[in-house]
Amino acid sequence: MKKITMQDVAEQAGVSPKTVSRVINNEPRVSESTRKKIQQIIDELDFQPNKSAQSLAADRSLLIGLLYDNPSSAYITNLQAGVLDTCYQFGYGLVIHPCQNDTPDLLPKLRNLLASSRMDGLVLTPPMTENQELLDFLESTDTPYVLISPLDDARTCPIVSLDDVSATKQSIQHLIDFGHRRIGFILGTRQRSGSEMRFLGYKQALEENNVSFDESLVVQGDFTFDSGVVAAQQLLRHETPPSAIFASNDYMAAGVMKAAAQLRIPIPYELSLCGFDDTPLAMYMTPTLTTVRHPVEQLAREAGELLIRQLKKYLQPFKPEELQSKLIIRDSTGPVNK
Amino acid sequence: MKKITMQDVAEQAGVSPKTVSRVINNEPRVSESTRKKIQQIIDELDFQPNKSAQSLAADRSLLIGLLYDNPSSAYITNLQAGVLDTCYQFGYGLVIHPCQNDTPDLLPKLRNLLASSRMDGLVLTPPMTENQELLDFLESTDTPYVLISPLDDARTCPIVSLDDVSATKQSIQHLIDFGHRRIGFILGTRQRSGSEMRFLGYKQALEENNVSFDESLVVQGDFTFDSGVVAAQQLLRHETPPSAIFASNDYMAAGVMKAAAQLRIPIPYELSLCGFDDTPLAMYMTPTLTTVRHPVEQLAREAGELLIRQLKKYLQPFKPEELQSKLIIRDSTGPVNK
DNA sequence: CTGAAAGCGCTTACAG
DNA sequence: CTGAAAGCGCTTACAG
Repeated sequence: MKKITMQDVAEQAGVSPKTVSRVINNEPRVSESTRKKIQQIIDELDFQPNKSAQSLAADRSLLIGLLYDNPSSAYITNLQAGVLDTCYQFGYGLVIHPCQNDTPDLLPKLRNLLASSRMDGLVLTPPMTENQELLDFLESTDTPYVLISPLDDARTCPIVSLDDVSATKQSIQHLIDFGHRRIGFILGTRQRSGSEMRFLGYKQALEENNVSFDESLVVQGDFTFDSGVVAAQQLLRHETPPSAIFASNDYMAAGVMKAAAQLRIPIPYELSLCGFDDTPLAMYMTPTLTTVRHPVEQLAREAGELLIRQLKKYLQPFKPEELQSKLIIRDSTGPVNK
Repeated sequence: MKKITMQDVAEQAGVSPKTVSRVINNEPRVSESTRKKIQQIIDELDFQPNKSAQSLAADRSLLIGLLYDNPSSAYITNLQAGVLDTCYQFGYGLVIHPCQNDTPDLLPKLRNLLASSRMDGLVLTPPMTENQELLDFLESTDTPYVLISPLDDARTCPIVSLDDVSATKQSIQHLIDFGHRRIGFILGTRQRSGSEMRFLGYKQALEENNVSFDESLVVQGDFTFDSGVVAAQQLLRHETPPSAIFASNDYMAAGVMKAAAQLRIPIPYELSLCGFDDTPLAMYMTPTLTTVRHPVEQLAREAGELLIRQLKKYLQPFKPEELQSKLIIRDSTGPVNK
């Protein structure tokens, strides 16, 4: 099975290779009739342009990179699925790069990766989105990038993010509707847009419902299970303990469950609990966890699209999707126990 | 910052590009002195060969593919980490390909991917390892592949797998040591090497301890949470219910926890429970789950190495690692309650 | 052990 | 709207 080249297509179509190239790259200035004819032959022959040759000639790798440093593998696989989807669509390849944001060799390693893979652009996820040194480096090398859920938008680069504020407000409203007035809040790692937005949503929901904000019901966590346990212990030993707890992610919510079990506080009867992220965990815990599901895959798809649009020349117009987080009500929340 | 090419290195070294190429590809027939000199200049200039040019000229993509169809994202990210590790080491790129083994368009999609990415080889995971049509296709296109944990080794291709038999025996022994004699067993999906090996380990452990095998204590599951719930309900309503249950993975073990909670059977006091895989879940459940941790990352690293060794010509000798599964004892197992 | 020549399959920059 | 020529940065196949 001999490989089919652009040359073959050109010969069959009776045109020059350059014209075939124009069709493949969706360039303008080709007559509709020749475009059709060439496209038909491409389809017939099932011709696939050789990526290596394209890359070499055009000095573009046709590769984009995805950087992440995240303990949640469910989040990562969703992210990958979304970006991959866009990559397939536009004929790009994906280079995944798990890394650790806080190690000194992040930059050298990335420099290396960039030098060898020559990625045309990068998708960055928190906390790399806040790594100024990294961003400066990318800008110094003219590597386009897009940020997913960055803390602020000081950089003039494309950004995609989710509205955690209103998603959290929905959760808190759900609790308030059940009669809860003392609602504990476990913060995630500060300086992460998710943490800040979730906290804001909490405060706004309280305010809109004329529930007074009590600072002693807010405890710092760091998105880990263990921090959830500790935070919950603190909240549940409060002299006037909350009747409900909102944990800023599912792992911390799982920690709350553990702490509640240790203190023999049954969920949801004596304590309602909300998580965030809808990790697989949420379904598998007993009781199942009320949480918020994020459209991570679509978010990643959009991030990929935003990036690739910067890289390609001739493209169709863009149709952004509606990204909506969703409150998933399960067994861990219920009416307040007066 | 102008890009450094092989030509630059050759000029500085006073040799031909071909000789530089020899050094880069670790080819024999280069004098030690010139090799050293060239290597030094490569390091000084921080020269990285252009992958696209290498691929185009040598007609190899320097890419390997990883195919998986697995609900456990923790497993997937471990897999990726391992294969990536090998890829970095040998200068290969990784193309990840999540797919669904049971859809009819798996093959067309793969054919497409193979045509466009031109991967030099593939790493396959269950259940694709049993997809004869897929394997036949790969062989017909002369695409080298390696299988991770296949059911049988009928194909003459490299294989890596783990010893689930003895890992399971350890778990069951652990239960027996606690005094359990009636031990329920929840099977995973049949025709998966993991399921079969775990069941074998169970039977062997019973036999070695002179515990009689009771078929009514073996229930079919399919590795999902829900199947775990159903299986546990069946086991726990047995007229002489087991005092311990071994679930063939953590998800099903989580299902057992749910069923036990519904029936108000406290774990581990009235029921001991063992899972398998050590997913994050195991740590986050209440009580925490006794389970078996697999060295998935090393396994994947080795699979990658086995594959790349088929592809490259000039390599150092191989040093296989010791792959050992480990019983992790947590809170879900305890002495039998007489 | 080393090198000169040709070529991989595309795209660029230009010309018409 | 279309094409001829040159070149991207390597490796192959050969020669010495």
